[in-house]
Amino acid sequence: MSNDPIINDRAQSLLKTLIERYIQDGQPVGSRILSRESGMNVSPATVRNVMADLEDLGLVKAPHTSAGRIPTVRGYRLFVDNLLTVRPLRGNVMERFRDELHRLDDPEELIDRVSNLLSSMTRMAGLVMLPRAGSVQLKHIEFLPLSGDRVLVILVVNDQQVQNRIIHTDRAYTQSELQQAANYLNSEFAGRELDSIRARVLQHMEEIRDDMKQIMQLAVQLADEVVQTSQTADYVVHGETNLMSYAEMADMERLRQLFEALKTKQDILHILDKSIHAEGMQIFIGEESGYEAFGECSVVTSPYRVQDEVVGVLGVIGPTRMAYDRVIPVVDVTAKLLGSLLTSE
Amino acid sequence: MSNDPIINDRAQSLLKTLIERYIQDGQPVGSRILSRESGMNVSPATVRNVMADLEDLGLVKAPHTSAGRIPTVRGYRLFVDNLLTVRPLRGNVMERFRDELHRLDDPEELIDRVSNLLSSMTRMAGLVMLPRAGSVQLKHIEFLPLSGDRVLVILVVNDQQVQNRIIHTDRAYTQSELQQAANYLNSEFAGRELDSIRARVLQHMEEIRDDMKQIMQLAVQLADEVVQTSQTADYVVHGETNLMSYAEMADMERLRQLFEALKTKQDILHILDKSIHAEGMQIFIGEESGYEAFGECSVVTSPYRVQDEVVGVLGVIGPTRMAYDRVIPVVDVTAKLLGSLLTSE
DNA sequence: ATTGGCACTCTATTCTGACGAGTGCTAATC
DNA sequence: GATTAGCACTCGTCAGAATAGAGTGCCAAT
Repeated sequence: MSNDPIINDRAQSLLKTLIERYIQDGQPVGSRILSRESGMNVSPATVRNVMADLEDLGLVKAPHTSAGRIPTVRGYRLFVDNLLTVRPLRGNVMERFRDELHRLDDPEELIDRVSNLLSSMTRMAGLVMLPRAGSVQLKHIEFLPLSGDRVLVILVVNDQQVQNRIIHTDRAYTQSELQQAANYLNSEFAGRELDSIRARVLQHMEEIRDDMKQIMQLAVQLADEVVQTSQTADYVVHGETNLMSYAEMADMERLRQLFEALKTKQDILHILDKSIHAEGMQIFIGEESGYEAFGECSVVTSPYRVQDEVVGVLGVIGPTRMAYDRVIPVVDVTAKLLGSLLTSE
Repeated sequence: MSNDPIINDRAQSLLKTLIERYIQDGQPVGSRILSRESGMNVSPATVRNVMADLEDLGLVKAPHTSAGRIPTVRGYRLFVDNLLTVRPLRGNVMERFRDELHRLDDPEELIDRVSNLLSSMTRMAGLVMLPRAGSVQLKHIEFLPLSGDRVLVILVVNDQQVQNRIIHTDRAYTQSELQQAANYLNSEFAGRELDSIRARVLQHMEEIRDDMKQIMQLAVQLADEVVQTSQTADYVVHGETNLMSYAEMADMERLRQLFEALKTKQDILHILDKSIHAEGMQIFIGEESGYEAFGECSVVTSPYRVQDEVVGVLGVIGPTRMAYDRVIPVVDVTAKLLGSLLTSE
């Protein structure tokens, strides 16, 4: 996909120090500083020549005639792909969190904490997609008559998730009628996939007692919904407000769009979704994500695995000018941590 | 509580037009404009004299020597308490929403929509506290054995709320053991309050079969938790991002604190809580709420009732300089709407 | 008690010039 | 041929000065 421009070692090295420097203090970097900082005996004039080349290649740009250079999106791209040296985390940092998070019973709570962890370690916003269930197996079903023609259906799936919904029937069913229907479904189908149950019930509809038909149909319909919902991706965000502290986010309209997106979830999910099928970490820099609203933002993601199978994605969102060398290992290690915590349950 | 300063009709009228004008366009209001706008034949010089009085009383202030006046918190207070003429909504506006929201089965969904409604009608952030249940009645209980020593407990309370939790037992219980326990609880206690069940089970503990004792204890413990959670207040916000469009919110640090508070919920809940026991609408202007972070914000709330009993609060939060005459009726009518929708279910 | 008039204050805007940072280009150098 | 020094030039920023406009406070007249 990328036609990496071919640039020599010196240019690469200069680009690297330029971006590192820019990430550090957010100011355009001039030739003098670069010549001094780079540690490779070159005069500012030479640096200027190199910079002109890099600018032609679209890797850096000058905000105005007599300012230093700042990286472009393409520059960042080249940087993270080829030039970056990540700083590994100190080994025991994650161990501490592992111990702390280990005791949690509730997976939702775990997700929540991990999102918090991401946000606090990076001082940006942490995103954790809920793990999707590979299959939806019926554990148990229960019908409870409510007042009038309403019936509460409780579905236990995958050993611990409980789903429930109210359905409206044509007539009021008695407790024992509903009990029969539930017994039938439980004895026939417990432990099987909702999808296959659906097919089977519909297929053998004629064998079902007339007065139960409607309740069965509604149950199937509910099962559909449950499969639907459990396949609908969702995520948890924390630390959005961290983003407000960055100077890059000063534009209110932009900021608003970003927060809107984080709340609406749709666009962000789309980005996370791109990452779920990727093997490893993904980094979306600036408009690469394809959304105008995230112009000044980058997203760093990593899929996480339960028993070697990818079940979700997590990551952070922050300003394009972020310390990639620190953020990348954090996201990486956190994904492994979450995976292992979910597996051990 | 308030020692309303005594000011004559003319001063009141001038204060009223001043605040109306300031709310309209956010600029300090000068004597000339006021003299023209007020419609009461007075010269700018007279107005200036009155303004000086009002300033002494702490009702208005001048941002600097030669600017017009803007209202202080006390000024707003006097305004909303005594001077405000609300604009009633056009009658059919709410009827439309009532029809639209009427079909919703799920009370959570309803709350969500109402919060959205508040936010979109006022272009500020809408808050709806979840209705608290007056009592928690057991409808049905169910135990499901999971792998190992874990048991899934499902509690249906108040006719349609389903709560569930995993408990850890000393040993693995069989399906039929659990069934017996559930049968016992259901036949004895369905329809009764969790609180009284708790007491009764503990009281008659010796009558319970030995091998069931632990499961009963855990069930009681869970019931405690459920009562606990159902008493823990919570709310739904929508349209937070609307707040970003106001010039008053330009200060990032303030904005950040505000968003933090909306997400953390604690402080906002505290404010809403003050309002739940009040008879009617409450308005917190600026620092009146007692929180520094909401300095430039006002909160307008109204309790809502189900069958004449207050079960929750809703409202909006926005800049102090808001169109109270429009916001107040919206909040008022929405509270009535939500109440009637919840009652009719 | 109200009003007109006037001096005064403060803000916002515009313009200016000086300064510094940094570039691009060219000619000299290695 | 690559590198470098030198120099003219551009642009942004800052401080200061000038100006206009809005609005006040106060005093004297009504």
